[in-house]
Parts: sequence; C-alpha cells; structure tokens
Amino acid sequence: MPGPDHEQLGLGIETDAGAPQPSSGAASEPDGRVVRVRPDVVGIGRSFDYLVAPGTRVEVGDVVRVRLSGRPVRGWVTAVDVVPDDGHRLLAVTRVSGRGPTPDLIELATWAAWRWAGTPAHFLRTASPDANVDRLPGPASRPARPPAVGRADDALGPSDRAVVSRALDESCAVLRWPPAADRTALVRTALARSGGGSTLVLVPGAADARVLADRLRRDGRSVALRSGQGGAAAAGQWARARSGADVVVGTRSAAWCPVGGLGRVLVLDEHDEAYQGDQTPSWHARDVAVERARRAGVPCLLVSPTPTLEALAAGPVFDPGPGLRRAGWPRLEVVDQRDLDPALGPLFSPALVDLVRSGGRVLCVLNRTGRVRLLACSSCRTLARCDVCDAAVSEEQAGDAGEQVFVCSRDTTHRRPPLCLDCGATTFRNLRLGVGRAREELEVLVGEPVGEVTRAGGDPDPGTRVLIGTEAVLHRVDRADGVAFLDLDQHLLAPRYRAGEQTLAILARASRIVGRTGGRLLVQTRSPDHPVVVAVRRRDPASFSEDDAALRRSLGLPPFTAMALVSGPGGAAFVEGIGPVEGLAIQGPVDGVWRLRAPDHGVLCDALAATARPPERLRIEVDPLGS
DNA sequence: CGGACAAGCTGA
DNA sequence: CAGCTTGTCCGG
Repeated sequence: MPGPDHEQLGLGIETDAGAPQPSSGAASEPDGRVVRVRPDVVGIGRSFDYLVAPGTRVEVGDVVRVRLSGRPVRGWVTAVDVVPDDGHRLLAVTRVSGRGPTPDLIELATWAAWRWAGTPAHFLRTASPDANVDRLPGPASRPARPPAVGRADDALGPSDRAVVSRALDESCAVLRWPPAADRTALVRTALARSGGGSTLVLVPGAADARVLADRLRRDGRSVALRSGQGGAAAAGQWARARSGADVVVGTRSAAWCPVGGLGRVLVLDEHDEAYQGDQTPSWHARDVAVERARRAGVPCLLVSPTPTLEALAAGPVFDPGPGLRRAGWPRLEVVDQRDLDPALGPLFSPALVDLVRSGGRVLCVLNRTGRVRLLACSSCRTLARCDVCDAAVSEEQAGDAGEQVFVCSRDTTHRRPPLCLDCGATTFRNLRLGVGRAREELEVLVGEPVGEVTRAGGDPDPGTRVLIGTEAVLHRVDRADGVAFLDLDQHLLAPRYRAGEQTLAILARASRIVGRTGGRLLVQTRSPDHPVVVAVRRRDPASFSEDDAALRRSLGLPPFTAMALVSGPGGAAFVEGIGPVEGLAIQGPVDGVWRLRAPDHGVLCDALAATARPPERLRIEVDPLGS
C-alpha cells in the first residue's frame, strides 16, 4: 500500500486516512462543517478543505462543485467533519451536486491508483453516476413470490451443483466452466445461495449484460444493469445498484458501481480481454473485483472456460464433472497441415472443404487481412521484397481495373509493380494468403458466395451461409454450425507471451458459438501436438495452464513477475528518476518504450509511486496486455 | 490542470 | 528597463 510519504511527491497517491480527525462539535459551529474534497482535475493529486453550510446534507463520496484557484471544478467529498490545517481561509462548497461513490470505493480508488499508476480521480469518475443523483430509490421491494430459482438448480446435475456450491463458499475461487455450459444457471445458483446480499456480476460485453439482466428480471429478481450507455437512464441504474438490488449486472466499469449490501462478486469469462482497457491507467476489472471483494469480506468467484494464470493464482480451482465438460466443449477436429494435398493449397484441407460443404452456417477464421501477405517468384523462388526498405511485400489490387501492386508490409506508401527484383519475372507463388484472396479461393471450392468479415468491414449479409474473416468474425456472429481455423499457427505462434492463453480463449469462443447448435470445430495447424490443441481436444484446459505456468515461471513472465511499460516524451526523465530498487529491472528504451520488471506488484508499484512525474506527457502501462 | 509570479533574455 | 518567454509553485 502507498505510504503517506507519497503525497509530498504530488503523485495523486494519498491515503486520506490518519490526517482528518473528527472535530467534536464541528457540526454545530456557526460556519458549518468542514469537508475534505478531492478535485476532479488531472494533475492535482491532493485534497482540499471546504466549508459546508449548516444543515446542508453532505456525506463521504458526494459529488460537489468547488472553486479551486478561482475556477469552478467538480470534486468528491473524501472525509467530513475534518479539522483543517491552520492558516487557510476556507471557501464554501459551491454546490452539493448529488450522491457519488461509497466510501469503500473511494478507498478502492486510492488502491487502484497505486496499482495501475493512475490518479484516484480517474477511478472516482468511473464510480460516479452518469448524471447527478440527488435522491436514491428505496431498497428494492422483494417480490411477493420468491424468485423461480428451483429450475436453476435443476439445470445442473447434483454433482456439478455440489462443485459450484463449494466454489461459491470460498472467499476467492476459480471455476472452470466449459464454453457452452449454462452460465445463466450458474448465476442463478449463486443468487440462490447469496442470502440477503446483493450480487455483483461482471460480464465482458454489453450484449451479455443485457441478456443476463433480462433473464434474471424474468425470474423475479430486482436487477440493476450497468453497461456503458450513459445518460439519465444509466444514472437511474447506478442509483438502483447503490441502494441495493438483488443483482447488479454490468461490464468492466461496473466493477466500480456502488452496490448496496454487497454480498458476493462474480466475474464471468474472467479471461476476456475486454476487462482490461487500452487506455491508461490500464486497470483490469477482474483484479479490481477481487480486491473489492477482499476488502468487503465477501466471496468472489472467477468463472471462465480458460482461466488466466492471474486468476488461477487468486484462489483454489474447481472443475465440473466430465459430463458437463463433454457437453460444454465440442469435439475438436485437427488437420495436420504438414501432410496436405498440394493441389488444394495449404489453407483448404479435404476435411475443411467437407465441413464448409456440409451445410449450415460456417465461419472460417484467418487472422491475416489483405490478399496475399507473402509471395515468391515463380521462376527463381526469391521472396518478393520492398525495393526501399527490404521488408516483405503484400499483394493488393489497385485502381478500378484491379491491377496487382506490391505494397511494403512496413510502410504502405512503398508501392511498386509486381516484378521480381532478381530475375524480372512477373508471376509469383502465393505463399501466405490473406482473407481477401482466401475468400475468392474458398468461393470457387464450395461453389457459392462467401462473405468476408474483418474488423474494419461492415456487418456480413445475414443470408450468406459461409463467412471468412479475421478473429472479428467470432465477435460478429454468435451461433454457427461450424467454425474452422484455417491457420491456427498464426495465433499459436504470435510473438506475445500470452499467445497460447489467447489462442485457447479464441477456441473457447468458437466452442461456444458451435456449442449452441452442437456444431463442429476444426483447426488446421502444423503443430497438432501443441499444448493448446491437446487441451481443447481433451476438453482439459488445465493441462495447458500447467505447461504455460511452468514456461512463464522459468522465463520470469507475469503473473510470476510484475511488468510495466513507460513511454511518452517524459519517459526518459521518469525512468531516470527511479531510484535503485531491489529486484526492479529496467530495460530499453526500445522504440521509445522502457520495460520495467519486478518480482511482484508491491515492488513495481511502490517504485512507480515513489518516482516524481516529469512535466512532459508520460504513459505508464502496468500489466501490458501485448508483447 | 491552469493561473500567478519570479527569474532570465533581448533589443534599444 | 519594458516586454516577452520560460520555469516553478500552488490551489483550501
């Protein structure tokens, strides 16, 4: 935890504890009460004291407007009835705008600011309502009839129900829940065991949140839905959550939603990267949820078909029985691309063609955009490269005539006609197809239109039976009769330490998509014995986690170490300012980015918090997702 | 963060 | 030395 000495360094780290003493009789003084306010201003890491007129209702967490060096700013009350330091003429709070984060969230924000090297204001904003809330609704009235939870338990067999129960009893646990297993039944079981407390359920996507909230409402539960729409309606849901509903369902930001009578926290699909934002501070909703539950003394359950190693380090793991695993993971068909028919090319095995022709909706995943990403001269076999910077070139079609051009993969402004630089030949072999060209070839193979889906492209025509696309296709479509990975090695061998974990997660997503219809899952790979492939084939993701943990431990990678990236114009000065710290290693800069590595977050975050910030812009990314 | 103010530079 | 830039400090 940050110490009080951090405050003097102006780091936005302040405990607010210790300093304020209850002043006896302050409330009855003619001037009114003194409150401590943290302004919502980036770059001000301190609180200031203000007066509140007698009789004004104000409590810790309230959103207020105050004047700070002459201008009006928003702020949060972090303590009431404090004894101000002498020597200040106190200004009055301009206005109490309404209710804000509860005291537990104010403390959690201080912790998160330390943990992700950000400011508390950032988290307090997330924890505040979208519009002013000046009155909270009364606690949700209990339905006359008890919620229809009997059916929920029936959805699980007795032995799986027992596993879930034991997991729910732990203070913090992980439940390996197969992709197509019923998550709603799981939530219902948790609610049935939650006593009178409110359950906070996090899900990765807004659509998941809406569906789950609707189902629970139909059960007769009082539900507050917190997912990023914003506006007055969202503020209403915030207020409902704060005053206490049976369930608060929401996405990442809901980790910061006040919850009246919090009794339990559930994180569904804990592995999903949507829980970590790409903006700094790069906080992770799972880690916030775990810490929040720990501080509140309520149980926390992390649920995922493919738990991350971070989750597995948080508590004991529970696995459902083999029946649920068999039903929840599809059978995996593995095609070894090393012994393919050359006539069909490397991307289209007979098994794949059979799957695509077998009817129903089929999704093909190929994580390469463009047409052809690697070419070699047909006559001299030389790789086609950029004539400026020597990088490999891709083939693209340009102009109305659609003539072929070579485009550098490093700098897309480097373009040239398709000529072999060595022998001048103009015909090339396509070594690595992108989605564009693969779509054309697949269309010929199946003899019907094939749709293309990439992150950039619009939604596919719903009438198209066969779709090919990058990973985006798995986010655009939620059910299919078949999913095929044309080149799984592209995922498995990505130069990121999480490549294996991410590939397993993608396969779990595909499994859920086909699991809804009992469909087929096929992968083409040159590494059919890769632990990820074996894990899915055996419906046993734990086997991969063990391998991955051993590898990451030996390489000193997270979660066995803590990492942060430092960049921006102020990066050099900041890194310079980090004192010698036992166990902290600093590498770089590589392309203007320094990499910090420490044995744990205590060492890493203490060092970051104790270092003065330079005036220039600085980006600190704790727990970077990539590389 | 953004305003206030002090110290430093420049041109006459 | 006015007039301007740059840097440092501080806000209740």
